[in-house]
Amino acid sequence: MSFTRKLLAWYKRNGRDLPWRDTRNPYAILVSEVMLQQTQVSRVLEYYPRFMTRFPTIAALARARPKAVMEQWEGLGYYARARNLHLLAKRVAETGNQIPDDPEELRTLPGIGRYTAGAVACFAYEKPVPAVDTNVQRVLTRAFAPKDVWALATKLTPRVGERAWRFNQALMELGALVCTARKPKCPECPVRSDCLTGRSVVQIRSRRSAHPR
DNA sequence: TTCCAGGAAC
DNA sequence: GTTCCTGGAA
Repeated sequence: MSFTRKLLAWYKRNGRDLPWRDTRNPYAILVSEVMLQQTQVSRVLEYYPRFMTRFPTIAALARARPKAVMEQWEGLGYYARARNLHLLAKRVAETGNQIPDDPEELRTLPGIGRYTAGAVACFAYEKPVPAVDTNVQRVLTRAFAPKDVWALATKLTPRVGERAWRFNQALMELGALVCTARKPKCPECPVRSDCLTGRSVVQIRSRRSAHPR
């Protein structure tokens, strides 16, 4: 079985039910992706529903006062994200409230970098484009040690949008739940047999001393 | 108590 | 390459 098939089979059983995985609303996806930048899922779950209730549409966000937006963001950190999101909403509101579906266009918007552009294009519009965040970067680097992670991700991304959506979600989920930064759970990894790191005989556990204390 | 994880802007 | 923030791991 291929890497992708194993990954998708694993995701089907182990993927978490998250509010932004139930929707293709571009605004909802956008808000979740910006919140998820540098921020754990558990943390975002405390803010995302409230934010969406307070600002249900991009037009509502565009109309809001900066103070009201910052209040909703209070405690999430990296406040430039909130300022950029608000700015983005105002800019999009001027052009008919349409969030672009093209990664190149998305990247011209404030606070949208390479990753978030790919994520919105794929998760909202089911475009077959890669979305390499730190999780995906780590998974692909450990598995295949590529020279260029984005190039590899482009090759691996399924051509059918709906499948690309699941592939990208699954790669990130694997990075979040199994191929973690500190202690990867290789024994429970669905793609261990395809992975350079997972296949290596000696598993590097820790670089700490063998005799703490 | 320190250290680390995590995208975009500069 | 550094800065921006916070929670949680070590």
